[in-house]
Amino acid sequence: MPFVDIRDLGRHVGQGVTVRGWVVTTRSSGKIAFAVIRDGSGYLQSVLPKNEVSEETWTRFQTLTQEACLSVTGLVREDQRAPGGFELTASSLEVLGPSVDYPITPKEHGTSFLFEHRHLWLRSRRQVAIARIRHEVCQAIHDFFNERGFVHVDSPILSGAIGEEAGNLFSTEYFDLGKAYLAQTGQLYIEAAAAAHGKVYCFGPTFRAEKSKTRRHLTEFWMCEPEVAFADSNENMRLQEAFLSYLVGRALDRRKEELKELERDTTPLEQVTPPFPRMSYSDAIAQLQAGGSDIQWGRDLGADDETELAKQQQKPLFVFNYPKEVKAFYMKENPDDLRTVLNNDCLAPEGYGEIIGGSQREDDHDRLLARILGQGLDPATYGWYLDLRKYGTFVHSGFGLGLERTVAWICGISHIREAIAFPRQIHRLYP
RNA sequence: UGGGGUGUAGCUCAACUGGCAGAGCGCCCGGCUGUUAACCGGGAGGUUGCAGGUUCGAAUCCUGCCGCCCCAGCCA
Repeated sequence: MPFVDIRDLGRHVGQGVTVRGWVVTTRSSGKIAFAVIRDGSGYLQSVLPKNEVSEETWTRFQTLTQEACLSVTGLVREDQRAPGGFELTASSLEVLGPSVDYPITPKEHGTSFLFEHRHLWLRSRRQVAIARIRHEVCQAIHDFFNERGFVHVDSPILSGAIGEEAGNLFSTEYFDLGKAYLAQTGQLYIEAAAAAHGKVYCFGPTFRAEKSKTRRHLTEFWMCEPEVAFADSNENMRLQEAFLSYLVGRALDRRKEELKELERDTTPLEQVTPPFPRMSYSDAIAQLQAGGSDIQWGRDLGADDETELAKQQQKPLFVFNYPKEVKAFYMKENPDDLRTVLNNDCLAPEGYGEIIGGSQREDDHDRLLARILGQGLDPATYGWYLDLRKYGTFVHSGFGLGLERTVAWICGISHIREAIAFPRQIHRLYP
């Protein structure tokens, strides 16, 4: 009998086939038994009538347990009563890998227990759906930039220099050269690549040793960072809204089944089209103050403030030109208001908050050096970065998109730890 | 690092004012020919997070420690 993927069973109605997969659940009565099987391509109900099979096969079917790996041979039938419309009437089966006392039962479990069994939890319907949507978003990221002439450049994960601020860095010994740090961002490197290719992006894991314990933080997360030569802050925001709209559109277009499995209300996602609303930081402060907040100009926006601003919007919201003091040294000063920099955050709706941070970069050597010194950083470490401003400096902008935050938002899940296969958090390194 | 919560069977949770430690799921045995987290009957399964204290008696009250969850800060 030919081996067939469950997703292709519709083409084999009336034929004998063999399906290999894992047992999801079993049900049986005295003379008929059912097993739901998954093989990664889909889910299949397999039926075994006692009087149509050998005693041995019947006995073996009765002893199937959750997540046992098996191969079932039988006849493909169309049947309204089967989930998916097709089922397999089994004539024989073989247990390829038994499964005894599978920990994750069909009833509810706590998050602690589930993450302790993350390696098994990945098999459940909901987790499969999330992983497929993440996969779609990753593919869409590459497609979006490729279609627009960007070059994908990988930034280093180990670095002697540092990205933004020390203190949040994971470090390791690096031979005779002292400490190396795990990348917090690929941005500085990708700025160098932008001078080579014009439009570039990197997409990879980044690491922050922040002792954060919120639904929006991981110590290891994936970030996509484009960098565009000759783009100013406004063009940067236009790229961001086109990019996010594309990613959301792809998920809506190609992952309907998965979004349905997650019971995601897609109405808010369908509204994610350019242009997105824009609000300056100063206007945001004024609006928050008018709403009763005691926030002062100069302070960074807190989670509550962001939620307050974003909930008035259907679409993602840009907040731009933050105070220089609360932002990184590489952001370009706003020539119209030297208290601020030419940056923006992009806040996702529905309470998901910041998923993008971007800015126009400081392209003047002396101003950049002053900012580095002003923040108490060691200019020697940034020698190569300063070189970019000495040899053909250019207006350029870029941003960083947090993949897990984006996936969590699209999926409508409450915590980003489910948006990555093996989340790394302050208290979790297993599995 | 702060604030709040929680810890009882493999899992999810009950247990009144301090008075015999229980249910559902999962597992084992039996029944049922169309089940959809199947159903029905029976059974096994406990150092109540750890250490100490109060009490005739502690899952319950007190002290300390540990784990986890949520929120905040930091950020993507």
